[in-house]
Amino acid sequence: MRSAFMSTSDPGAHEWRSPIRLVDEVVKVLRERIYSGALRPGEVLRQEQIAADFGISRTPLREAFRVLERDGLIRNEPRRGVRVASADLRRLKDAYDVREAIDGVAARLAAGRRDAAALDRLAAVIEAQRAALEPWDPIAYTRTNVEFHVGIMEAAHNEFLTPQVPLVRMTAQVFTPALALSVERAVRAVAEHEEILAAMRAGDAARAEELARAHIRRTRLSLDARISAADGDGGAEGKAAP
Amino acid sequence: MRSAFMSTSDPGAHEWRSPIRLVDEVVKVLRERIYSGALRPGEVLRQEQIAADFGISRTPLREAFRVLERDGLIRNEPRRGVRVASADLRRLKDAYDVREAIDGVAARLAAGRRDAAALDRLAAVIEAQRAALEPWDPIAYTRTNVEFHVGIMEAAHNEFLTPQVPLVRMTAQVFTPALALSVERAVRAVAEHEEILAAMRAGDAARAEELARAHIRRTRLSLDARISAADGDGGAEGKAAP
DNA sequence: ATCCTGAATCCTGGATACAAAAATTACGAG
DNA sequence: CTCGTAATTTTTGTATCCAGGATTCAGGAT
Repeated sequence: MRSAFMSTSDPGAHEWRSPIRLVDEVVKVLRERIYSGALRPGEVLRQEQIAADFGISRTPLREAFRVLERDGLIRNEPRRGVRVASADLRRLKDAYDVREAIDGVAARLAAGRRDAAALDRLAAVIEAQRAALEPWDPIAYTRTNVEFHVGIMEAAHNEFLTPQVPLVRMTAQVFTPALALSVERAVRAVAEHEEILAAMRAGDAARAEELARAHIRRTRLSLDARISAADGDGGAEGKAAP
Repeated sequence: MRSAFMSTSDPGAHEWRSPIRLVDEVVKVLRERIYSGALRPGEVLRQEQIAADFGISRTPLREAFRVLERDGLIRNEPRRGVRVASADLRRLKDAYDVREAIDGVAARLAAGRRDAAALDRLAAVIEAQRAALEPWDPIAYTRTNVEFHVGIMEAAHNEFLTPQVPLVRMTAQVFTPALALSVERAVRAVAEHEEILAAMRAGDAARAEELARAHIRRTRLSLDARISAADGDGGAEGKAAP
């Protein structure tokens, strides 16, 4: 990291450029900030301010905005600027509908690939996840949950699947923690994860796909229940988990 | 200087007020040029030259490049520039694997929505497609085929599905015409389209999904057959249809 | 003729300054 | 308090400029 980049102020530091593109770095950092809730849904992102924070010019930042825009992580209102995408009920349902398909095909392909190393890593993730259940640790659970689902997509080794990771992370890291995260559901979810992994290990592609789809479907149902339970409080204004 | 965008030179037209962002226009035009084959796979896109062609500066063009890059339509080689993505065998299989899931969920959701107007439009598309069969017109067939599949995605009314349109158009408009387009397959495909539409009309979501998936699967099989038949001629170098 | 090497040139990635247009805010009159 | 206008921001796009990696090409050396 040649330029100061992460530090909020580094005046006069004209070091030489990094070997990689700034766009990619900026996209990465902004994505994480959105996932983590550091940038909250609806928050306005001002070019000058963010560029100054990162110690870069507006040129690569604006390119980063276009990428995030296409990710669906930010929304651009023409001539008014960019703000972090917020999640209403409709958006939430839409996201889970697509995720059911995405996670399904990922599991199917991963089962077909039989990438032993990747599957071993998934087993380790489940182990860590189980540990997050006993003294209930929602933060650790959410982190490992994301790792599991992203891990499946990586195990699928499909270059048209990786661009979907932002969708998966948005739902698994922002939507789900805020709305559908209960110990009961988590316990059930880990069991489902194990079934999915078992199917992938066995190379049973069809079963892996159906289990993965059912898993997302059940997460969504749990979310639906939460929403109707908390009915009237303004609905699903996407707030990140603390 | 709000130049007239599409014309390669239009001096004196300095009263052009663009209500929308140039990025979006540029992305749209470049996408079409890639789909149509006007920009051929592997072709290098030079910033200065394209900006000059469009009569715009490099700034919005570079933003457009980032969007197309995330679409998977162009590839960026650091410090070397961008070139139109070309399709090898691996990429092709990957694309169809994901499309099976995408088209499946689109059909399922469209069946659930029961958007009569959209379904009527699909019926009209099938009609036009049937007309393209009798005196066999590959160009018209490909066009209507794209319209059908994109139409289903629009009928699904899911905002996480629309970003997948570039993938669908890439396969349906570039890969398939070049590799899997035969009259026999087209006749069969139109029949399958009708079955899918019927299932959506009946609101049978599960059946619509399965039919749509089977349809993509069969298209892919036809493609596999073509590839192995033409084995040794260099494989699947993505050439657009004439 | 072919291969290697170093210089000239091209091009990307990034920074900066500037202008136009729209949106937001401030402010003052009624 | 409300309305309308002016001042200020902010986005969007243009025009330049620069550093340094990538390409090309000329001129030997083999």
